[in-house]
Amino acid sequence: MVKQEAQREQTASMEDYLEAIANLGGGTKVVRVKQISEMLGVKMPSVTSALKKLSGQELVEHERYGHINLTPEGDKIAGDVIGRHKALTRFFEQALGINPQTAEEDACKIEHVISPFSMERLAKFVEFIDACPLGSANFPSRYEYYIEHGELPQDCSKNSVKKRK
Amino acid sequence: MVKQEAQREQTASMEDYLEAIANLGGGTKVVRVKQISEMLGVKMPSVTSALKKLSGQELVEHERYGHINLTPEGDKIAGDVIGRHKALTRFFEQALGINPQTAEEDACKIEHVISPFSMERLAKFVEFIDACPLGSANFPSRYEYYIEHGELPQDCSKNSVKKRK
DNA sequence: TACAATTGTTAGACATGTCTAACAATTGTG
DNA sequence: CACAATTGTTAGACATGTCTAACAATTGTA
Repeated sequence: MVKQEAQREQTASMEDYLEAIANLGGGTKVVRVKQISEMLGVKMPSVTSALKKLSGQELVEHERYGHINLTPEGDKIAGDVIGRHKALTRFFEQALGINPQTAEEDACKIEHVISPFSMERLAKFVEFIDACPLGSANFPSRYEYYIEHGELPQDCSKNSVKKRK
Repeated sequence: MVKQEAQREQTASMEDYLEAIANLGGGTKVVRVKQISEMLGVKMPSVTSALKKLSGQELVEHERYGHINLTPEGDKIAGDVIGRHKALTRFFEQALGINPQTAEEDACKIEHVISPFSMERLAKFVEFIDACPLGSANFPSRYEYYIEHGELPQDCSKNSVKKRK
């Protein structure tokens, strides 16, 4: 709850703009103010104003009425945000069994505030349950049972396995 | 990334103030502007201003130079935030093995943006790995190994267990 | 109890990011 | 190619929440 930690380079809003531009521009497609505005659910003047700000920071190239492009540095930040976004979505969907839409929405918010350290662990967690068959066999299926029925499956009872010290 | 979802009742800031007041007031202790300001890392005028706003919404009782108390409704919201905070902290510490300080910091941020649905699942997840010895035996220890060594433990190899279909 | 130290408030500036209204440029079409 | 439709920009209002500076109340203490 304490507000004291070093702040991110970019605000959540600016990260959203960079992310949107990267997503829309994938595969050399031309990016337009209108698209960004629709994707982010803001009006066009907000986009113009954000582009002005990001241009000032050399993260975006933008000419009046003209092209919109990420600079290499802007692209780097966008890639980073997108990476966090994907990992979080995966976590919510695959590990927690959250529906895709909610997973998306939560990823959109959390991607702007989670620490790099937790982010990395979370990504590793998803990799792990993906990669480890024992983990897979034991964890998600029983977890689903628990979610579904509100109680532990039979083979989770205290006596069915020797406890770790 | 799309900004369209229904917004929370309270902003992240106002939730922080309610949470701080509840935490400081635990056990009938008198809450002071200065304490809140220190706890949240803001200056006192910010607190005064927040209290004014929260009083207007009947979430806080506050008399000039006098007592500060949550109303029942304010207390309900604070309790809710604190619940999210605790569950998130537990998740980061116990499930992901994040250090307590980082876990705290991340919980502080995420508590304001996570959906109720994901929140509930996350809490259940922690309950589950706490409660299920099989889960405990299989998941966290192998996960720790994976984090530590960067590769799967022996008994996670594809052939050491029959795959789920 | 008087005064110094501390705590709290008010006023108003500022930063961020949104919006609407009005206008300008570009584009598409007859 | 002219004009209508669309897209984009500018200007300026507004909301939120922070801050500093100045002042006011409360508290502690000599």
